[in-house]
Amino acid sequence: MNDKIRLRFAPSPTGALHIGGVRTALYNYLFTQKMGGTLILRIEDTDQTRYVPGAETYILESLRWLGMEFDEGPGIGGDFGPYRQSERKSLYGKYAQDLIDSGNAYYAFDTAEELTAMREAFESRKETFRYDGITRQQLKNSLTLSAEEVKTRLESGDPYTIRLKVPRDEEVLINDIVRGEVVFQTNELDDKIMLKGDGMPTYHLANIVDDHLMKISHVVRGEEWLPSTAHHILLYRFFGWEDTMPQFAHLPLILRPNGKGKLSKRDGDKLGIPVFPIAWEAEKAEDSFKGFREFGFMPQAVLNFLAFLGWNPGTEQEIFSLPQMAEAFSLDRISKAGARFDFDKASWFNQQYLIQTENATLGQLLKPLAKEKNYEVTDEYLTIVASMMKERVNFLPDIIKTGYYFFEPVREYEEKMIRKKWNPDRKTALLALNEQLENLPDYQAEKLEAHTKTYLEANGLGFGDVFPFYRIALSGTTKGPALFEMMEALGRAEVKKRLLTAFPAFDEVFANKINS
RNA sequence: GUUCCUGUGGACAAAUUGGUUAAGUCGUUGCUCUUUCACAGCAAAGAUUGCGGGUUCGAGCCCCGUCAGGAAUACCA
Repeated sequence: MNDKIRLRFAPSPTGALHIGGVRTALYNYLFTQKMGGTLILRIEDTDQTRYVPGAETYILESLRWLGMEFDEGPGIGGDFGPYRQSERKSLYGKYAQDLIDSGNAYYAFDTAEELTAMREAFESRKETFRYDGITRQQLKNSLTLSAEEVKTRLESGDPYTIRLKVPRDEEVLINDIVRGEVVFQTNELDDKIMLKGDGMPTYHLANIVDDHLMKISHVVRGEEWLPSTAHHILLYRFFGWEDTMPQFAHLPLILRPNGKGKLSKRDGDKLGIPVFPIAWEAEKAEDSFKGFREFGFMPQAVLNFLAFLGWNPGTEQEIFSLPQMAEAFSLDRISKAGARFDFDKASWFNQQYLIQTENATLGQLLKPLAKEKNYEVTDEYLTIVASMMKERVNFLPDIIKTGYYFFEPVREYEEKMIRKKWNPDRKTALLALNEQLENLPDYQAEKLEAHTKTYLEANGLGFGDVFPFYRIALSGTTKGPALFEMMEALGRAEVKKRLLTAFPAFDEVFANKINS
């Protein structure tokens, strides 16, 4: 155990956890596993206006489904709690005050309305308003107002924020593990709010204070945070925490499957693909959606797929168990460029996992799905069906969907082949063959095949004269598992029943063909 | 607009850190196997490494410029 390595995943409970967030969690997880460090879950709920009930539960359930375990966090415990920022509210004021006392922050009394008006005015001149080292000299804050006025305003309970006093004419160097050196000029930085009017800290303050207090060693987060990292470094400097400042690694974005821009919920709706780990139940139906889980993805496959969106091990191995992945993982092999979300590749990963999984295990996973359909079958039967179907589908539920004929009568016969090849005269031979097969002592695939072969030879028939019709009669389609294995699975009684219902239907198709 | 980030076949990407003919995977197409489909195996097509200069015996990699895309620019995270 390496107690120097402490990482945190810090989602905000403002809605469902996006797949990009899942990947961030995964990289944090993999790195701590690799290093033998500690993984912390911290809930960043400092904005009560955006708080969404159920979001935290959703995050927890997603992470649990995916199999990523945390060492510290809400509901888990740890020596650095509480792990919800709303429960740490009383902590942050002191640090904001420290910033004021050291001259690195100031009180600002400008109202939100005034600032919006200011922004609009700048906008109309095609300029962008920024609360910074220049504009703050014209605004209502403790730098421009007299000491007495500030005092009376504070004492009378005037609403205020505390803003970071970004110094002029300096450079801030970020040494990012994935980006290398990135330099920002402080003159380009705005005076970010540290403490909001409601007394809550902003992300920037809370994040730095908590990362320091929780002894975080590495911050692995999305690229969207890179621009504000300069502010964060300034904060570490002002607090005198530079020695223990964490190392940063900013992850590339996950891009939408086609077109430009980052992957969004809309892409999921439009393309009918999952963009979230698990389903989200909203009050309004149109706000609800399915996740990878409901699509039938296996959690390990999702993780494997996600891991390769922006990282690769440098070897040709692509299928990794979670421990193997952790072993192979390293932050400096994370790529800089955004990675496009490719559903085909995700499906491929899932199929690989499906094929790799034991049939009996798949049988167990199929059980609830079969129950949903009221299929009364044994575990053994589900295992057999799984063994026959798993190479032919991408997702577990498809075994039941496309292989429905293992559980209920054929719904529809594929007419094309019947029209092309069916001949009512063929019936006699087919039924005769089936009768012989039915009377075989062992109704078992190899025996069935061997007997069929001799029968066909004796009667001058080929496999092609028999195969498609049996197949369609049993499953409705010419695609699917090996015929004799299907027969064995269904059993002699069911096979006979299906032939007897199918052949008259074939005749009908044939009659229509003649008439038209 | 400004700041920052990023550009290698359709997608993900590798390239021993400046060294010869730019890996591999997904996808596409074909073949083999299986008288089906899928899996598997084999093969093919697909790239002037965004573009233009420069340095060098030699550039995907270093330098300059340029273009494109993205992110940030909230009392959101």
